[in-house]
Amino acid sequence: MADEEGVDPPTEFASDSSWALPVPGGPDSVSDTFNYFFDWESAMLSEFQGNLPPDHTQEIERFDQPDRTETRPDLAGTFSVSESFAGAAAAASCVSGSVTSLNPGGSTDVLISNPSMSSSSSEDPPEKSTGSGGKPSEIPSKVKKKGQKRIRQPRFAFMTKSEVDHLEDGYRWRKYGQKAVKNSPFPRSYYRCTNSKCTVKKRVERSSDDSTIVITTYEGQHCHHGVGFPRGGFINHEASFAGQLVPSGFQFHHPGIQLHRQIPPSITQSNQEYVTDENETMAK
DNA sequence: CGTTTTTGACCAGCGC
DNA sequence: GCGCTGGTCAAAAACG
Repeated sequence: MADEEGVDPPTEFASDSSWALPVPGGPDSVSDTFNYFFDWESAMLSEFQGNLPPDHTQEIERFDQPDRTETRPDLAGTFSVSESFAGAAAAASCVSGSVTSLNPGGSTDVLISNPSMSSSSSEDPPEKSTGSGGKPSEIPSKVKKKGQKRIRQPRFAFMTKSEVDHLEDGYRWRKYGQKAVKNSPFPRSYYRCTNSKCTVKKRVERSSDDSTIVITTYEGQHCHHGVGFPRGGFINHEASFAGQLVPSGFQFHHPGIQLHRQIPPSITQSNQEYVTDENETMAK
């Protein structure tokens, strides 16, 4: 990938043709008004559009391509300031099953973008093959056979304005790698859920444009519930929201955050297959 | 002593 | 085909 990653979009995303993140400082860059962005794939956008009430005011942008960013006020959703993160969280959860919390007490902006949730649609459990292969996607060993394509799980990325890199999200993560990112002075950290049966991963990096912005990317679905938070907890709306979107025991706890809007069910469809016994987990 | 982080190396994918 | 970059592994170090 080399050059194609422009200066603006996080390299990581540029590498994935299907998605990219909003650029801080862009059209409606992070401000004290808590903007957030959804980046769906076309199909998703359509559905989304069809499901959103008209009274939404926030902007939603898609960043399929760095130079193709377009504002879609028509797709905007109504998350108020305090909800923004929850929205991001819940949205994130719907795809990947987890979300990152913000720096406590500090002001935080959240920008979310949805990567490949639909294209890989169905990435069911990790063992799906790419088609020709046949090997589990999550082969932990580096002995991946040649020609075996890495299977991407649904991913969800969002940006938070925070001074803290690793934000609390109710799950325990183990860092398994760190890499310098091209065009960015900040390294990217790779985390994996400590639950041995859970294949969820997350990447954390800072925006090269705005060091105060942390870009968090989740990949995969938790197959368990989080460790819980010492304080705070679900707010009904969040719970229902997350519960609806997150088939896999996602939990989001963030004091003071409320969620008023739900992401259209259509968005969760691609994940329905995940809905199994984990529902009961959510019920807890 | 068990768990997590650090870090260099390796491998795969992609663009040129 | 080559080179670059991202992603992951795994041994060693650090930490609690």
